[in-house]
Amino acid sequence: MELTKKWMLYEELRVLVVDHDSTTLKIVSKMLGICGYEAVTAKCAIDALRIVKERKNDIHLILIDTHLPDMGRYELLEKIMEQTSTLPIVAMTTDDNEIVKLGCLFKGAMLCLVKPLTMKNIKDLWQFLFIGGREQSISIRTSNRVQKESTDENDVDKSTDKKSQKTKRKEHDEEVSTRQVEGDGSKSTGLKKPKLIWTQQLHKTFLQAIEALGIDKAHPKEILQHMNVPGLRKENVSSHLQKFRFSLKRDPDVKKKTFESFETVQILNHRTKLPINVNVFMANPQETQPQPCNNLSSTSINFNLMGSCDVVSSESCFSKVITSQTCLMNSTRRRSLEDQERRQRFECNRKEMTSTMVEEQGHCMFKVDEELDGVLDVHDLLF
DNA sequence: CGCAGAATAT
DNA sequence: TATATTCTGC
Repeated sequence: MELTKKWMLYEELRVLVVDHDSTTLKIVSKMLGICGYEAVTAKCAIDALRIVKERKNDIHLILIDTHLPDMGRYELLEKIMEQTSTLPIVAMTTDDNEIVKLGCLFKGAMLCLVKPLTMKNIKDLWQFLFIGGREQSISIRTSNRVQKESTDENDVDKSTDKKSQKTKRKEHDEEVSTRQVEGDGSKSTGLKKPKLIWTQQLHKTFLQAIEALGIDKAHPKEILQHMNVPGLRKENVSSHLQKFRFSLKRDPDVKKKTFESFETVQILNHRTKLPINVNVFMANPQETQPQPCNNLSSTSINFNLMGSCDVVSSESCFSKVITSQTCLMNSTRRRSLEDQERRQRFECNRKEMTSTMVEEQGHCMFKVDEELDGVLDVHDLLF
């Protein structure tokens, strides 16, 4: 009965869609319309904020893209949360990256959807409205923010000015009082922390942190700082570090696989005649799925030997690096003949080392049969 | 007190 | 087994 009532209340749903890309806006609006929702659109974060401010009681759900030109990744999310903590927010992101999704969740989004959105996604959106109106879910959201608070000290977030510090503190007070008012006694006071899953992506970030800090200097606090993952707590890192160290002890080869092959190689670009330094390191051999990684520059490319893939943002000239044989085979199998023909080969000085580069949609893939060493002689690289 | 790391619990 | 939590000593 309750449910029906709620649903009736929201029979005319108004959704604010924020995305810089007008095509996305158009498509999403249309889909919303088909589902019987009303769409309000904003092309940038500033507009979105204004609309939220003016019509916050008139809008029932906000759908925002994580990449807006006029604000940082989580900035709009944070600002909206400051204005209204009851309006449900659903984030949209282009890359299927767990860390980004987690980030959105910790910044207050109820869900992070991967674009392009499907009708199924849209159709189900009303549920968030309903969930958003419930106290329980509000407390879940605030509890997330408590976690964020505790780990954010090291956050290199640009929005850590004094003003937002103040706001954060205020929010924190509100949370405390909310909990007291709730007075749900023993059970709800213990905000259950969800068990953290160390995904390959997260583990890779962890390894990179250790690599950067040096294995002896890698202590939980520094690792956490270096990883810079929203919501990740020191205890998580400590626990994982302990396990990791045990595994090194049990099997010293892990260390070899993980670190020892790290080295810098130079790739020569024939067109520009300029060498490019490439950092080569081993990663978890089990990694076979492409893993997003968007902090690579054109002059320092992380190469994973033996297993994983790096997907570099499209702004970077190099988009994707795949080095594991399995990986390449997997992706090759899916590739059409035409694509096969677009393959370009290059060889390095070392005879035993032949690498293959595959281009697709601005992505480059590499397969490396042996460990890299020396100077690679690249003929037709596009960077 | 805060921290790292070991030990133990879930 | 993987991760969390508690314990211990610095």
